[in-house]
Amino acid sequence: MATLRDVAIAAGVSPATASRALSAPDSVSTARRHRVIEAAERLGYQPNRSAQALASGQSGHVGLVLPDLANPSFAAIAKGVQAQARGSRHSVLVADTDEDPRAELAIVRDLQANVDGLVLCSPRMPEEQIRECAAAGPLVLVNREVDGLPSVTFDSASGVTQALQHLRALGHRHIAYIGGPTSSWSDAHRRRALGSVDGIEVTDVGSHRPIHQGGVAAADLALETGATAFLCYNDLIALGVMFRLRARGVRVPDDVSVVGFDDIGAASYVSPLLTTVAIPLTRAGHEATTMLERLRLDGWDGHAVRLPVELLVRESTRPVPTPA
Amino acid sequence: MATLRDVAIAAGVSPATASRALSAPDSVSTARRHRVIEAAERLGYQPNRSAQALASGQSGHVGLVLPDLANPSFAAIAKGVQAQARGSRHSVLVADTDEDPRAELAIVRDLQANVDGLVLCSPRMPEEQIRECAAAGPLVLVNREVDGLPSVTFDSASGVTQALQHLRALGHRHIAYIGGPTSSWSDAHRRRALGSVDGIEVTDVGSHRPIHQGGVAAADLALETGATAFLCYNDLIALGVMFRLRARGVRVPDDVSVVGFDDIGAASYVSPLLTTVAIPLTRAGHEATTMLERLRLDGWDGHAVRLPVELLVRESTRPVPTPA
DNA sequence: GAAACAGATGAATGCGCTTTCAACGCGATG
DNA sequence: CATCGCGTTGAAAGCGCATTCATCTGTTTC
Repeated sequence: MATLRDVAIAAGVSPATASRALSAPDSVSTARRHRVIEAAERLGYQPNRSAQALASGQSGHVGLVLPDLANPSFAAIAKGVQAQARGSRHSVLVADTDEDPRAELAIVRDLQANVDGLVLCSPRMPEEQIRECAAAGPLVLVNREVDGLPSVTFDSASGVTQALQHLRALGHRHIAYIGGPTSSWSDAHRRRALGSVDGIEVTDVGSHRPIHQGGVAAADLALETGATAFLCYNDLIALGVMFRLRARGVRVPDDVSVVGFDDIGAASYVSPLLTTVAIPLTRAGHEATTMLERLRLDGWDGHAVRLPVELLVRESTRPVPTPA
Repeated sequence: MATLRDVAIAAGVSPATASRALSAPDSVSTARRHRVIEAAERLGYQPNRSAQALASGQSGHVGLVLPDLANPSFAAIAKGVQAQARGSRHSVLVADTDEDPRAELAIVRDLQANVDGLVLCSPRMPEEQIRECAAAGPLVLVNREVDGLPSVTFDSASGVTQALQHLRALGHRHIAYIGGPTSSWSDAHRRRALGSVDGIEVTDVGSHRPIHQGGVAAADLALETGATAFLCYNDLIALGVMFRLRARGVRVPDDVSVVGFDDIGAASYVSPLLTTVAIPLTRAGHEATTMLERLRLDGWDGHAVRLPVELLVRESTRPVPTPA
């Protein structure tokens, strides 16, 4: 493997000049720069990132911590981070915490010691711990807000309001909210908006695991409330709910309407197509990474980014059935 | 940030001993080892990976290259790689090529220069280029086989056979195969098994994009063949097919049966539940990473891993309708 | 024409760690 | 009792690069 020294010798310059020619082209005369670049290509030179990192104090890596790579929502965020990081010549070190909050802190610490910045997607880590991490290095939160820390979140309160208004316009007056994990920031955030629309009563059906199975379990509870429409913490739950409703012979949307959150791919594969609040996850990955870079260069400007969400009305909601 | 030197001083030993106490505990006396470990914890010491990498020649990173992080199949592989890598104290550097074959080579090269090994998931990179990459460093292929290179693949030929036999047992005699990208290794591999079951005629409906939309487009073509069952390259396509069939008033499985490949989550969210060939993607990630480690230590034993697949019979297949 | 200067260059230093290598102390061996 | 050998230790070298600093060249200014 060719080193910078080899390139320098081949180009007939000193290692210092070779280094500059490749990383600060303007500070080298045109002729030498070309010689160096040509030599580098000829030798197939690939810079040793570890050496660069050690010498410059910049690892060239961005860390990404998330609960579950296989969850389509987090995967979408990862994709966004990845794309944006490559744009700024950074690689992404990804760590899946496997929904294990205990391992999380150790993972974050280890990662943080070896990256230029961290994108942290941890719905459940205690605020205090997050603050601790933020003190240890540049950090941007995704889908979670902590006072005084940079974050990219979604205006899901508005999403809840949009969904509620949509349902009210369809004549629904009693709605069941099928929540996600209590410890999750975004669930708390959404719950707060539950009372934002007049003329609608919302019954809270409690906390459920944010996966298909969680929805299956929640469906019966929601049905018991007598609500004519169900608002779900996320699409996976909504899909689980619809699955169970079908099994019980309850028709969607004829008998009850269902609204999800996230707009994962499957929402447009199922029948009926799921009405859901679309969340720009990939864009959040972009924004977070961009923010991280600014953070490192200029420090934080105190602004948190809150991305707009949009209700996508599809087939799983319709006017409340008129009593026979 | 505390360095190893700080720890050594705090423990009253030389840096060399401190280093050994932490990375080769057996070569240090018990008493000193404890002193070092205690000091390291007290100071919150985190090793600098770049320095370790530079000094030891081992980056501690595993590279993972895949076409699309947001694709649930690849995400599952990523999860497997990630979990296994953590087990062997490695971090994962992930690169999403965004289905862009041109960028791919550059990405792989850059990554390969800075990791201990690479898991490459590239259905379409030309064999010749793959060989080139393999020469540049430890490399394990996933879902793709190249002569003389270590790989983890799936026995999808058996999957095709299982599906075909299942369908024949149900009375189907004419089946349409809705293929994936021609350039994809696994599509070629599956196509080869299409003739493996006697008494069944298979019509090839051509290549389609391995996403929902691809299936939507393919459905009409498949219908035109008059086949009573459709075997699809993957679940996304199968879901797209079912979506389009429903729109055209064709009932699944009453009028036609549909079989997918992969068993992505959505396959068990939709109705009818999709009969599909389950592929152990996460396990493939595990295996590939394990293999990579052995590869680095002992060299390649010449064996490629081929993981078994399993037909999951659910609701989208049923006996061929008897003509009225 | 001399002095001041800006730009380009190379020698040398050090980032934090691992890993030789030589030195040391100890019990075992002859 | 001298010798060997093993287990433990520290000094020192060096991994590949960025970067500082002094040097040198060629240009501008008075």
